[in-house]
Amino acid sequence: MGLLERREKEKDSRRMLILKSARTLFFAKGFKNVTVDKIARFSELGKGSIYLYFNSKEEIYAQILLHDIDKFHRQARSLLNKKKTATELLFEFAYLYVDFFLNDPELFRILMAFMLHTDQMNLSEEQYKKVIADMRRSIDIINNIFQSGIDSHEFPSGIDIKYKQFALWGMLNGIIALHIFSGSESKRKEKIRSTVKSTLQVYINGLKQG
Amino acid sequence: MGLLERREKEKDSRRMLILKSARTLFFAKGFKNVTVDKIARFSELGKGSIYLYFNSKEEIYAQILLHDIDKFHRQARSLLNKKKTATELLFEFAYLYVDFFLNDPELFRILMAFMLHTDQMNLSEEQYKKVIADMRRSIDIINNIFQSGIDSHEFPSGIDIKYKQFALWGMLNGIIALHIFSGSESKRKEKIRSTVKSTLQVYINGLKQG
DNA sequence: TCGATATGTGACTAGTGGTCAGACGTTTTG
DNA sequence: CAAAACGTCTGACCACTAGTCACATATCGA
Repeated sequence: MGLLERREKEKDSRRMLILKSARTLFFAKGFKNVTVDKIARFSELGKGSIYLYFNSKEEIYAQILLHDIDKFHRQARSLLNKKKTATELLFEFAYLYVDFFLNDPELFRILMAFMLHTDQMNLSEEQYKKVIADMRRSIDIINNIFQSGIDSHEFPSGIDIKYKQFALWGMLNGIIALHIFSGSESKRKEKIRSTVKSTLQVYINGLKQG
Repeated sequence: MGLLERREKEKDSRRMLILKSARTLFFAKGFKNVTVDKIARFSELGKGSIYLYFNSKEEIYAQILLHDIDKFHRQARSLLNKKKTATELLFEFAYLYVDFFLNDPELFRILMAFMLHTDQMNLSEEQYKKVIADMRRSIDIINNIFQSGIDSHEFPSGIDIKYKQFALWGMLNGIIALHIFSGSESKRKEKIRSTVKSTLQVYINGLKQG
């Protein structure tokens, strides 16, 4: 059935077109200041058509997050191939993460909106679970790094990896939020790197102590 | 002029009444699901009256945050009077902070909404600065604790307090967000305490190492 | 060619934040 | 005491927007 297949592909490319338009608009003006009608016009579609591909404005927002988490995950995975110490890998992961999610603050806003407002965002249970699963998958990379550090006796074997990975992830999110809050746009990237470096260094020193 | 004074007081008590109503509703249903009209009805006022005391729905939201930050600050200040080591004080501050802002997740949502959406929240410059200043004031308590730790040689003198206090605050926020995201309502409080304990312990160990 | 199916549309509905002309009550003034 | 001035309150009203749906158009199989 080549036809159905082509249809699927076309449908998918429409979806991607809408997502791309929405992304541009959201990142330029923020969620509240973008109307579904604007997304439609920008995609050269009627408003009704948007709702053929998505069930709500919020769903579009969430889908952007899903798409980007996937992109991040691929980049983060590739870190593991590098021949580096676990400490170095943790730093690289941390830098990658903060750069990725701070690169455009709106992306981080979506992540936070999702984390904090899950119950109020009209998403299907399915979609909700998918975001969680995808996010977990990326956080698990921290887990892998920790484990390799233990295997190589870089970290003491007693540490409770499961907790530590989430704590570290939380730390990174907190630092990003902090810099969006207080940092001026221009110097943000350098400043956050130095905060991450200093914080992570202290944390890892503490970890190594056991 | 006893009359003007009484008027001022009455006006202020109306403001507080509205804030209290709004708080109840926001905390029960979340920002998006509460209408200004509902706040008005709950306060036994007409909708127009709300706008005599506040300029926008968002301003009400922000004022709740301001009110609670103040409450937190008073509690946190009183910690400093205790005769404890800096390490102990850091733990107490951290517990107080996460308990306070997680006690009702909506409060943390307001904080985050404010941190992340400042540009999109129609607040006056004045109000915005007030929130920053008030928040800073509370974070400075961490600074005081660090300083006392250095003075008592509990921490090495070389550490860069300014950075560390913000990093620590960011960490706490990240951990709260993490638990709102993934924790089930019931066990949240115990779980977050143990995460905070473990994370902070590691961090402080690292700090002490210099 | 014709019917069926998939895709697209924008006028319309329902609901919301915010405004404002006028009502009402209280104080001041002549 | 009358009435003007002031402060407070109000809900009908406006502007805007997420989401719907009856209808239009395009594509395809028979």
